Amino acid sequence: MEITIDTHGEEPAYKQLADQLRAAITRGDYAPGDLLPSLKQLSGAHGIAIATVQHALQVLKDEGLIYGVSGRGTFVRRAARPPS
Amino acid sequence: MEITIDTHGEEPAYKQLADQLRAAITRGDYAPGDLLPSLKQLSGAHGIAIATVQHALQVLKDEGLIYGVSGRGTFVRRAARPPS
DNA sequence: ATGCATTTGTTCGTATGTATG
DNA sequence: GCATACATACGAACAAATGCA
Repeated sequence: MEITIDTHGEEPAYKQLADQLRAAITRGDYAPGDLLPSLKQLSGAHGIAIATVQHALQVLKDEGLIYGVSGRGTFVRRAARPPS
Repeated sequence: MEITIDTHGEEPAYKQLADQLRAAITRGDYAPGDLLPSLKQLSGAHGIAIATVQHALQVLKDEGLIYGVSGRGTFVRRAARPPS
């Protein structure tokens, strides 16, 4: 599935990205332990600033879905999809 | 009481500001419903960037201590000091 | 009511520090 | 040492909401 950011939409870009990344993780597009695209990749791929990407990722970090590791990247938590 | 930010300290500026504002609110320096100093005031008063002030305020918003209103300012929540 | 000033919200660009490999 | 990547910080800009004249 694809992540698309509508810069002219009503929802802020960071929220769109956070929502879509959350959906992708929940769907299993990114499995627990998986490495997410880098800030630079997300930034370049969707035409939004690194700070905005970081804002989106910060939301998911606060939710406990992902975590960042300096020098390595951003990963999906093992507890991202607790057994329903 | 005074808020002082040590730019050369080990703790990041946004965390220092968040901690000290949280303490001030908990202490009652800012009562529930009170208006906090504006971003510009906090920025100028402590010699830190507006973005850094917002980062600090975002922490307290996430904690549910304060909330912002466009065009008016940032307020202390009524539930800021739930009865222990 | 129209406009202006203030303030928050959001976004972008950039730079530096730190940690990893 | 070097490349990659996150964390922090600064500066700047525009939009939207609010209040007031």
